[in-house]
Amino acid sequence: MNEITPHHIENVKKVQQAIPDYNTITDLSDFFKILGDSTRLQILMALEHAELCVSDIAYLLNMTVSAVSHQLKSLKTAKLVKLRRDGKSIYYALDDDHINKLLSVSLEHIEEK
Amino acid sequence: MNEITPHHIENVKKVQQAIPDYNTITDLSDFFKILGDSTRLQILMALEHAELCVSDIAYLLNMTVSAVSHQLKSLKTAKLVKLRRDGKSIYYALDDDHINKLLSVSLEHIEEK
DNA sequence: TTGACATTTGAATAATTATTCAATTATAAT
DNA sequence: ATTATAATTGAATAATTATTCAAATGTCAA
Repeated sequence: MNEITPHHIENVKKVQQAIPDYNTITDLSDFFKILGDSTRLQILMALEHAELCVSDIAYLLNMTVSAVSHQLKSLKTAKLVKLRRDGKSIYYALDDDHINKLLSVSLEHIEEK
Repeated sequence: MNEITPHHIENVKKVQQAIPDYNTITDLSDFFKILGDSTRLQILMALEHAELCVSDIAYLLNMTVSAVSHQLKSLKTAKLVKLRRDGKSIYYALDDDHINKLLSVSLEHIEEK
């Protein structure tokens, strides 16, 4: 790492105390990382409209059941989806209310550009 | 790809026509991908509070100027930051108003968990 | 209890991407 | 013109991650 000298100490100090701590930013970027994949985002948007089993999602996205299952696991770990088993099938649904709001705010952002 | 048969055709059809088209979802996931990196997110949050030059950001994040510059380029391409040159320095600022709103909605999401 | 079905799992591969390093461009001062 | 400073660039490396493939788990029906 080359030695770095800031040119506007006042601004740096001001910003340093204004931004969230590193752990918060990390949590937030981890959250965006989850949304930053088209497969996972498609799954989330699908689940906004109906509870679906894994085979339905795989069919919808034209992907293997395995690939979908792996992504569902990420979404589960991130607490964005929940599941229930009924017989042989496992049904997934959104596990979060504000995710809807976030997705619509974000869509607006994209569309306004 | 193993042959996949959906189990709830009605749900699949309902969802198919309800979700945004693939290009829209791709644009949105590209957008989240940009936010899904702690370095870039730190830069954006810093720029919410002050215009900063590259050296300031590098100092703030304790990173090389080069690494920061590369990330600034991504943010520029994504139209999230703008820049102006003044003398030898280049100053970066947010190039988007709703990004603030999005970041605060998202922070709420994280904090409410 | 055997077989079929639905899904998960883990390891391997393929693809993507953040950071480093060295070289280059742009600006200003001497 | 030369030197110093500020930042960008491109190629290489390192690290992360999505998907595939084969095998395993759990459930139900015959």
